Amino acid sequence: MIDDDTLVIANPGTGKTTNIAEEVVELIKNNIPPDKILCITFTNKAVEGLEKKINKELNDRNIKNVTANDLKIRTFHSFAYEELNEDGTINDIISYNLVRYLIYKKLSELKAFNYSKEYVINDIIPKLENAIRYLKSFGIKPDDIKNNRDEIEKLIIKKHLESVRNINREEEKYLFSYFYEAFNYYENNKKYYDYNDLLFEFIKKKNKSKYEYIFVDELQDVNNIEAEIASISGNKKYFVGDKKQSIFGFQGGALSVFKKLSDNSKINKKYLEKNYRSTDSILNYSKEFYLKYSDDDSVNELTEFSGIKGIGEPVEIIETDEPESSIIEVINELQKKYDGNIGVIARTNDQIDKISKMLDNYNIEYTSDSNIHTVNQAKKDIINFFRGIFYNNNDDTIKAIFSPFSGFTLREAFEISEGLNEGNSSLNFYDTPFFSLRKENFNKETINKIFDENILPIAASISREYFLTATTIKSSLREFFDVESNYTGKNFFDYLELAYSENENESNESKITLTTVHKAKGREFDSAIYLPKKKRKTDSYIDIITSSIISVIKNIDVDNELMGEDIRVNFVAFTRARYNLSILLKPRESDYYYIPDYSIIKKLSSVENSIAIPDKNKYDEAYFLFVNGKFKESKEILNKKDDWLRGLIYNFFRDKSKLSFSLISIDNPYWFLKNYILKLNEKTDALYYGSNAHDFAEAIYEDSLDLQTIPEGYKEVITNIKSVINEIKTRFNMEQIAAEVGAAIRVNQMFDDFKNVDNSITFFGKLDAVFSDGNKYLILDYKTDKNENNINHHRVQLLSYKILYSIKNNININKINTALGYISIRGNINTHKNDIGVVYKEPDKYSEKKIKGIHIKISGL
DNA sequence: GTTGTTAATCTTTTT
DNA sequence: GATTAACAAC
Repeated sequence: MIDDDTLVIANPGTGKTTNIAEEVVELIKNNIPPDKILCITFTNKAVEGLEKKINKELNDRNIKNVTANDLKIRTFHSFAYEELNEDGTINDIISYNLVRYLIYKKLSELKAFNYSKEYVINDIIPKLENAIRYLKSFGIKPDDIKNNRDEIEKLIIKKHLESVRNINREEEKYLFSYFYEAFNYYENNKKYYDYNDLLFEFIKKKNKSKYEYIFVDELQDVNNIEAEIASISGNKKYFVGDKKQSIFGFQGGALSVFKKLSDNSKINKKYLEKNYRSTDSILNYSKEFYLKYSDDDSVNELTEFSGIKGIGEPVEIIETDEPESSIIEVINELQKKYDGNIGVIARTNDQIDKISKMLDNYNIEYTSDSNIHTVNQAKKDIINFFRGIFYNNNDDTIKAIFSPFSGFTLREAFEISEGLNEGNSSLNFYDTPFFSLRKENFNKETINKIFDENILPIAASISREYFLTATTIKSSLREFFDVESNYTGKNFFDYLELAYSENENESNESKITLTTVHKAKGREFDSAIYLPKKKRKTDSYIDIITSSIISVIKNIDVDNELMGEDIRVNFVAFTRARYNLSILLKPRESDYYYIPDYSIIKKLSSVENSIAIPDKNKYDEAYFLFVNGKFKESKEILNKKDDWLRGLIYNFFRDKSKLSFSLISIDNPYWFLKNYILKLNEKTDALYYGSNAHDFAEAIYEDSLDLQTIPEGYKEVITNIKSVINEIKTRFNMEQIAAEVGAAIRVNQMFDDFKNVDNSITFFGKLDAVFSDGNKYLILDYKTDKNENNINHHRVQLLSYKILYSIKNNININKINTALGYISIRGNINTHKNDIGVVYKEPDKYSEKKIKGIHIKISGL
């Protein structure tokens, strides 16, 4: 029985849960009342697991009057929540959808970013949300940042100079202040507690229950606040953990708590070394790998890291150029030899996504721990559908009728969209159910009704995940309407765009499981196939802000604490395997993973290797286009590679003999199909901004610019255009002789090697401005890029214009120079600047190589 | 050391 | 489209 505080240092597969269960039952056997015992883990799944183990142990030891139900077995959060709920301190917890929404709302109000809205929503906001969550896990509040502002800023700039290249110092400073604003706004405007508040509120609470015994599992993931909760909630403490398995550092679960306890000599240490899970080959491999790369020199528990299953087969390092697509072959080989279950363990959800498509394609049954793809698809469909109902314009209508909820078949949808694109107003589909929804008013009730009557029934017919996503989105909207009592359409769609909902997984296990390392924790498989992925450096411009804040306020070096995490991630992945471990990687990575004596390197031959991943985008498109309620029929169409769609593509190219630079620079077929053939292209703000600016430039030349009619936000661009023009005039002593000149030449004239290109194909270009002094010429192309990063790409375009102008006007090409006129350099982060830049670099050999490459593609078409 | 260029790649997630 | 590693060039 436990007498002292104990720390159990346990290797993977050594029966941590069983150990806790045994100790708990031992207490009960010694007549400790069950309600004096508290067990804490991290996930609900782990709670369930521990309950099962304890019940089994009670049963084995013939204890009849107690079940796991009589004990307090909780997650940190559910424990805190129950205690706070009891005295009414708390009743609702904020969802992270709302967190993201509030951050986004503030930042868009501040116009903090010059990025596209899509990028802000998908990449920036989630990172900022993580950053806030991370800071809060250290107990940091906006005021702490405010009070240490100067010192933090100094540190940020220091770190910025060391590692950040994509934004400048000024932008970094602005970002820091935007970040503070967003954090502060979030804290002041959320109506509920978030998960971090929950833990801090618990600490503040006066009459806490105190248990005689407390058990804490996965100690290596416990952060400071959780450690404090454990310490005030129990007298005798029993901690179990393994620092080699600490892979949740990004949540604040740094190793410091574990280290502090293991250094504390007053705490009794126990070691669980004997592994019941894996063969010795796998164990030795994992051990040697860890010792080789980790700079952790106090891993005594690894000295006796042996198992009971015998030596087994060596770990297979399988080299292949396409790990995700080679998975089929590896699975086939494994299944020929062994009967057990297989865990495919990846590093990212994206890898899982690819693999699942691969398995789908080969009709191999599996369960997946990630359904991000379906979730995103469903979300997109729902947004498109609502936009089409509430925004009465062609672009939104077209996207909506292609969504599965509109009830139109693909063919119908295409015909309607063609009609709309041609501006045909006498169309006969306006009395269909979809269009009748437009009569409804935009409000909470209508939205719920549309969910119930139009979206959910069809979602249910598509798939379980799809349906679950739709219901999750519907219920998460409740919170939105609650907080935004004066909601608008824009608010509503912003919220939807930011919504994220991963669903609970199906519990039925098939023989093959797809999972990420993080989700695989605590699980085991007879055979594991691991697909590692190198971690990218994390000192991005957002990370240096969080690490500087923590460093100044808490004096903790986070970078240091997170060091070696990727070694631990690998270690966790390896130790999931019972009998076979295969590591599937690109040849250049195999040196890193090869451990002599315990592993062998295998190469997949290129022939067997050549199975292609079903084109992700093609699949997306098929899904997007064909799933509209008539699922079966749609699927058949897809399999047959529908003739009319083919015909459409054929006709597009047959008619398209006039090519423009932007048209031929496309190298993504899906994008091409969507935007150019089906004309479902998104018109982004940046596109409008750029084309308006070009119109103004033309008007300036023609002296027809009406300053009265210039929309908000274009004043600076116009000044900038004039400055660019002036710079060129003075520098070269030239006058502008043309603006927006459109011209076409036959592609076969462009280069000598193009003589054999079909002579009906022409290249069409529109030159923004041409200057001349009567002898020499200068072609200027205006750019509204936010920075000058894309010079080389633009130089390719300028070369094509140069050739075009030379041929068209019969001017020696050596007399023509080119320039890029950047008329709106604003950077990625809004610093309220809008600068100009003129680049006089002529196209070079690289430009020529590129442009020829593009044209070779065309002749292929 | 800084800046430029080009190709490769695009975290992890619980409550 | 954005970012970064890795190498090249000043």
